[in-house]
Amino acid sequence: MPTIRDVARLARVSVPTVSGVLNGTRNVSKKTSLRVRTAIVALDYHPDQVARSLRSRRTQTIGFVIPDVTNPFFTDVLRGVEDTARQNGYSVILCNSNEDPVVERKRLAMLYSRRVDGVLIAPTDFRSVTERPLRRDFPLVYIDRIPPGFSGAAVVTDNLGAAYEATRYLISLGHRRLAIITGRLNISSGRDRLEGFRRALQEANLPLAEEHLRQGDFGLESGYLQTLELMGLKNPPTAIFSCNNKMTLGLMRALGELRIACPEQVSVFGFDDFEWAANFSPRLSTIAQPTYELGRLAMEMLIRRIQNTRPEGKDKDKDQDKDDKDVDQQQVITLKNELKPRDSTARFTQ
Amino acid sequence: MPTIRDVARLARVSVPTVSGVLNGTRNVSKKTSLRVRTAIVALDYHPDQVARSLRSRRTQTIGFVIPDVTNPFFTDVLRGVEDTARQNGYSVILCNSNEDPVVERKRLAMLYSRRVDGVLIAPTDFRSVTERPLRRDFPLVYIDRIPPGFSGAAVVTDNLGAAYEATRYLISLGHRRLAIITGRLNISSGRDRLEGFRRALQEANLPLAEEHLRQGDFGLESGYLQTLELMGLKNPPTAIFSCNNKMTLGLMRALGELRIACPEQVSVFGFDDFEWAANFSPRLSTIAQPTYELGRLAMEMLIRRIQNTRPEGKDKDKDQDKDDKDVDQQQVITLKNELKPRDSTARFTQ
DNA sequence: TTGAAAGCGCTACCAC
DNA sequence: GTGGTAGCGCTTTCAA
Repeated sequence: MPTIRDVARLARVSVPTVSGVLNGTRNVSKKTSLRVRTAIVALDYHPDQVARSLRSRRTQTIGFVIPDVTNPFFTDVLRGVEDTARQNGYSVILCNSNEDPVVERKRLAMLYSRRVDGVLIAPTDFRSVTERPLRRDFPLVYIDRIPPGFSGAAVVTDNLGAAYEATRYLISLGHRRLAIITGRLNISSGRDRLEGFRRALQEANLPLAEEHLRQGDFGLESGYLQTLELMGLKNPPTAIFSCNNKMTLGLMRALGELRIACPEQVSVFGFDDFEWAANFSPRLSTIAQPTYELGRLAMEMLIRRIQNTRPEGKDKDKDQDKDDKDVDQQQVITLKNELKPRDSTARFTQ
Repeated sequence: MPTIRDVARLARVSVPTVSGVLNGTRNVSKKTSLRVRTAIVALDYHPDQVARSLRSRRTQTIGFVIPDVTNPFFTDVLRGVEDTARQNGYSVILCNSNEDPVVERKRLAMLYSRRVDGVLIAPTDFRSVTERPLRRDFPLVYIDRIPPGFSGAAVVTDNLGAAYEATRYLISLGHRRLAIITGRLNISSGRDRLEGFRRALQEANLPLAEEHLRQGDFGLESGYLQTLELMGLKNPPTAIFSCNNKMTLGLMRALGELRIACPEQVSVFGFDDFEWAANFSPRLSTIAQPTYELGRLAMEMLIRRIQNTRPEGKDKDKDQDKDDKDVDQQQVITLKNELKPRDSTARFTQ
């Protein structure tokens, strides 16, 4: 495995000169530059990123912590993150927290040990992230979910608004008995979606029966079980709003097993869109989040924050970074969602 | 950011002693050890993996190169890879090749520069991988797909056998006019699935009409377009075998648009199982690959290969590693697939 | 049981 | 323009 010294030797120049050629960080004569390049090719030399990172205090690596790799929402976001990272010379270390705060904390500690330049996170729990040492140690951008009373960098979508619109849509179809299967209520996306639903009901002067408010956890199983209970009620709802893709899947399975026709007997509106939602029957009515954009914007914001944080030199006064002109510091970007009413919702006729 | 020296200073010991305590690689008296541990906690010290990697020639990182992060097949595999990697102290850098050989080569070069300990790859192209310098530079385990005439480390599934069985199943239902939408035929999975289909037909003395052999590329669009053509034929097939999940999705979309009922008018058997396949109507008949296992076994094989490759010291005779007792060196593990006949296939009645 | 010193491959800061 | 030298944070001899 050739090193920079081998290249220097072969090109009969000094090591710093080779480094200069590699990084374009030094004035080098045409002739020398050519000799160096030739040597690089001849030896098939590839600079050691590890050594480079140690020296420069930059790993060109970011961590991306998500609760579930198998959820298409997150993999779509991941694609946006990965593409944008690559384009800017960053690699992505993927961490699956499995919706477990303990695992999440471990992953963050590991990312810290690896000296990643920054972290993108869809958190499961806010203690993981507000506690030391994680808060100070690298630029962090929240994605998809934010802590209550949050002020910091984040990219999310308008969960409340989209849930509100979808619910209004159901109401406009004539539905009066609406049920919701919520997500986890300890994170913003779960809470906001419930809140949007509530508001639309309130505005229409519709009651939300206790029994029609079912708490799920974003997992398939919870959607399945809650639907079973919901449809077993004496007064089953005529429309169900499901707060994420996996739960919608469980919901549809339950409906299938109960032989309840959708949308004839019950309408379904689900948060999250995905390839199959539009290609199977019934074609699902969904809220499409701009997943790729979410990933792209979050990554761009993270890169900006990384660039505004000089790699820790000899630390002088602590917190000297406070006055960074980093506009992103306190920025929360909220993206619009798109309603995709399709065939799983129908007009309610008594 | 505290370093090992800060810890040493605070604990009033030498740097190597701290290192010894951290790695359990040195006999240290109880008392000193305790002092060191206390200092570590007090300073909230986290060893710098970058420096450690530079010194030890191990990054505890592997690269995972896949053609499509949004394909649930690969993300399910990814979960197996990630879990197993973590359990063994490895991190995963994810690389999306987008089925593009050029991108793939770039990613491999980058992984090399980052000095990953090894690579797992579902290749799009075999030149990427057989050419220098990639072949020699890190342990490589193929996953899901192997080059023609391959001898090396790989974990794949029995594509040929599963396609054969699925086709026989369709035949047993009375179908005589079967069509196939193949995957990319320059990789083993695509080829083997076609071959299995062919064999079953041959054995049953059924012809494969030229027009019923449609070449797809594993993408949704190709499944969609080929189905459109297929069902527009004068003699449309009564059963279609689709060679992966995305194409099956396109297939179902085409059927929906053409208002062709499945399974009443045409039976569909698809390669790859996924959550939604069993939860929507029609519940899809699929071939379920052991995705998690695939990832787990491949990662385990890679770890074994990494451990049998001493980190390049001063290279003496080249190829001295040849005599490694690495049984995996030439090993190809083939996992069984499972047929899941469901509701998208029905008996053919004239 | 412990410490001093060397060095992994690179970049940055000097001189010239 | 170019080269010498120091040093990033750690592990690994080698002595004591």
